[in-house]
Amino acid sequence: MPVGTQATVKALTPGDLHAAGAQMILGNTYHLNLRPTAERIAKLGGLHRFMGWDGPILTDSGGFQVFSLADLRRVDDDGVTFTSHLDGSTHRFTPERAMEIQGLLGSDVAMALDHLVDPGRPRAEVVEAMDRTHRWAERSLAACARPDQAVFGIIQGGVDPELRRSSVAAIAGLSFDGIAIGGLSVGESKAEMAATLEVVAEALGADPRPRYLMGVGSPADFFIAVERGIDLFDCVLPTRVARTGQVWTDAGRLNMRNAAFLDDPGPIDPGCACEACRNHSRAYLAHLFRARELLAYRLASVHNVTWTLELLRRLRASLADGSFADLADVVGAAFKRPSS
RNA sequence: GGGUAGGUUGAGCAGGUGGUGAGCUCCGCUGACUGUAGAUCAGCCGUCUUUCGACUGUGGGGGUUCGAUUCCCUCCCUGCCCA
Repeated sequence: MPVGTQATVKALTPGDLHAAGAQMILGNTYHLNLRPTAERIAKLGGLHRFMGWDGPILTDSGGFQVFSLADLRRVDDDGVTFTSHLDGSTHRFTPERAMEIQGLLGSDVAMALDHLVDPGRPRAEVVEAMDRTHRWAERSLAACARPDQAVFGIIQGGVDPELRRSSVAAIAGLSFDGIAIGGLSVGESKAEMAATLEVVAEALGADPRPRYLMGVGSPADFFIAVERGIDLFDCVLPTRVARTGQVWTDAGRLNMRNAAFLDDPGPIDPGCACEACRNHSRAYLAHLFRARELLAYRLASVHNVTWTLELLRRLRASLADGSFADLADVVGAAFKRPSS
């Protein structure tokens, strides 16, 4: 899922997303409730109609903002009080209100409100956030008022195997439509993430529900996570890094602002069929980024989203035909090296 | 020709009225980014040095002085005003 926090995947139109092969995108409860507000979007026909996207939408609950806006919120057992990053006004989020907002937005998948903390925090804090996430999960499920909306629960527990196991038991024991793994890709090592995913996979066993690894990932992360049973991802990286000039290719990452590309007539990635690669050169991209032309952001985003979704397609196919290791040896390895 | 304001590291500036000018913004170079407070942020950006540090540098030349970006002489260049 490309990330469209504020009812837009930055720099891309819904048409661009379809062309890139996007099937589902992510929106954000916290941001959209602040602006333009959930009630306004509901009045305008819901998030799909509002942003002109007819595919599925998953809305994050605001749980990540508990983590990323740590200086602007206070958490208690009942919920979270945010000081708006836009105007300083106060906003109260409870599991029930987060579900209500997502109901108003009309997303296809709503996320339960969770409490994400840095896995490096003292164990007592990780436990507290996890237990709170479990209580909020039950309240979120109970608060869902739309039968047409799926609800996913979120596993927490940092990088502690024992806590992750108990979180899987708590969340998978509830009647969620999908299981999300939260609290990763927030500073822990690749090895810790891999180990944690293995613990979760083992604990989930044959549970048939979709498994969604939240906030991941980088190209290298996809290999780690797909191999450990993850079905669904969301990540800002493809679009965020694109806006700063970094593009992803089968040969690794390239920074289009680098002087070396000013005279490079070739496409970003010769194997890519996106609009940017079909019609434009690296030299053109390098120029657009230097000139801060708006087209730079769109072309780089079109490419990264297309390439990323294509990589996921190739990963899926490789599981069927047994070529996963070969793909990892080529593309996966290209992203383990330092950037070119 | 007369007057006046200037000439500082790629560009634009700050500072400096005798006691250590490497400071800012652009440009440029490189890096970072993971459920988006992000078209953002960080480092570097005279020379040598990995670093520490050393050296050079205020238009040119000359002078005064222990010491000159500063004071004096002279020349060059630029803007503006007058003729």
